[in-house]
Amino acid sequence: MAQTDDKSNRKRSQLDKRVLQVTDAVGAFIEYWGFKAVHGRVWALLALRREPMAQTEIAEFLGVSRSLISGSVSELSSQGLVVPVGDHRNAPYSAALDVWPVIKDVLRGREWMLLESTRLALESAVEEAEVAQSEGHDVPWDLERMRLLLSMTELSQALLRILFAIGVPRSMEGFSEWIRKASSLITTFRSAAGA
Amino acid sequence: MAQTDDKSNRKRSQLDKRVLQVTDAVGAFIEYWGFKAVHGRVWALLALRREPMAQTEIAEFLGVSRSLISGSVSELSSQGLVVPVGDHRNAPYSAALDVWPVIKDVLRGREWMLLESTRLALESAVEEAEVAQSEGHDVPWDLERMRLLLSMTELSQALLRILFAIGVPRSMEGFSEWIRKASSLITTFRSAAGA
DNA sequence: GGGGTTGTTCATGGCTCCCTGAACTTGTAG
DNA sequence: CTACAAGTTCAGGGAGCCATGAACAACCCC
Repeated sequence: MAQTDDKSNRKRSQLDKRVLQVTDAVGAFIEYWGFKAVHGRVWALLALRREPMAQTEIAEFLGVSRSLISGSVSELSSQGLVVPVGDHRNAPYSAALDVWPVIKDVLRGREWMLLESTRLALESAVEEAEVAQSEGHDVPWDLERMRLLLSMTELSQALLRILFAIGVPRSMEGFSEWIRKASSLITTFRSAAGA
Repeated sequence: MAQTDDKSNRKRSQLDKRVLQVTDAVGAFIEYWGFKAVHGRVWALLALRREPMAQTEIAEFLGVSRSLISGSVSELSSQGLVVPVGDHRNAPYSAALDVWPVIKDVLRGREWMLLESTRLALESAVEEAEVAQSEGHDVPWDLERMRLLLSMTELSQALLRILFAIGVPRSMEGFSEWIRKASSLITTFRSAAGA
């Protein structure tokens, strides 16, 4: 019995290591998108779990302090990426798998703002440069290039707007069909655009 | 004459301020994509200039040290985002406006690797979990969700692969047509996918 | 109601990274 | 050839951020 328990434990810890590799990979991925790595690790861990987990459990599994998990979970919870299961105070948490709305919000919130501020600055600069040039000043700026950058910014905003309008399948069943259609349409697009 | 010179100078510095706002905006945008802000500022400045600029000139305009510009320019140059004009040693630099190849390289280099490591980790974890479960162990992991995440990773890789295949117009003339076609195709796609 | 557990808050330490200024090398003009 | 300007390199200062653990509050079970 001791042997099988031992074997079972070893097997479990082996599995745990694999899962930890997953959480780390997701964490690294998420970190590159401007979030904190621990957010990705917590989310991935909860996403793979059959049952919701308490904060202490999460902290022990990931090998970090409870205080770190506390902050991370509250932030993730406010974004709707994890949800408490049960209505009592110390309810364990489970992951929300529908991440597309959150991604959309993030893109809308920060990418859009960055593009918009660029666009506004470019617009002002173009106007100012046009005035200066019409007054006969020798401006060292290339008006054509300024307008090119402005167009590129507007193009990016247009693409972002389109992206916001795109829906993704809620369940897994639609994914392969979704990607198949996307592929064929992109192919069509490529030949149509002549790129 | 002193008056007109004064007026001219004020007008120029006003224009310079506008341009600085543009470079800062581009810098902030670029920074959010994991690059250094100063890279975006240098590139934007050179992109708007009619004539190529020497490093000292760039540093003075942006209000930073020459040493910072030296490193930034050499990195940008190695990526082909700025190019020296002339073959002598201290040649001034101009910006390359065709940034899409660089973006593609970046996405290929890092986003792909992050996705691939996630995929591999998930694959291993799924296999391990399947073995453990088939041996009758009570694994706390949800195999279905693991496979879901695996599919999501593969979907992302597929989309990324498609993105690599997309070309963008080299000149400005094609942009509006390009975005028009993209819009209509996405619309088609939305109704086809039933999102 | 008290011990133990879980979750939260906050000041601290440590780490990373960016920018700078000084020293140095290279190039150029008189 | 010499003096100056442009570019490069590098150690160090400084800012920002992340994770920790200790202290505190809330809760549960006996």
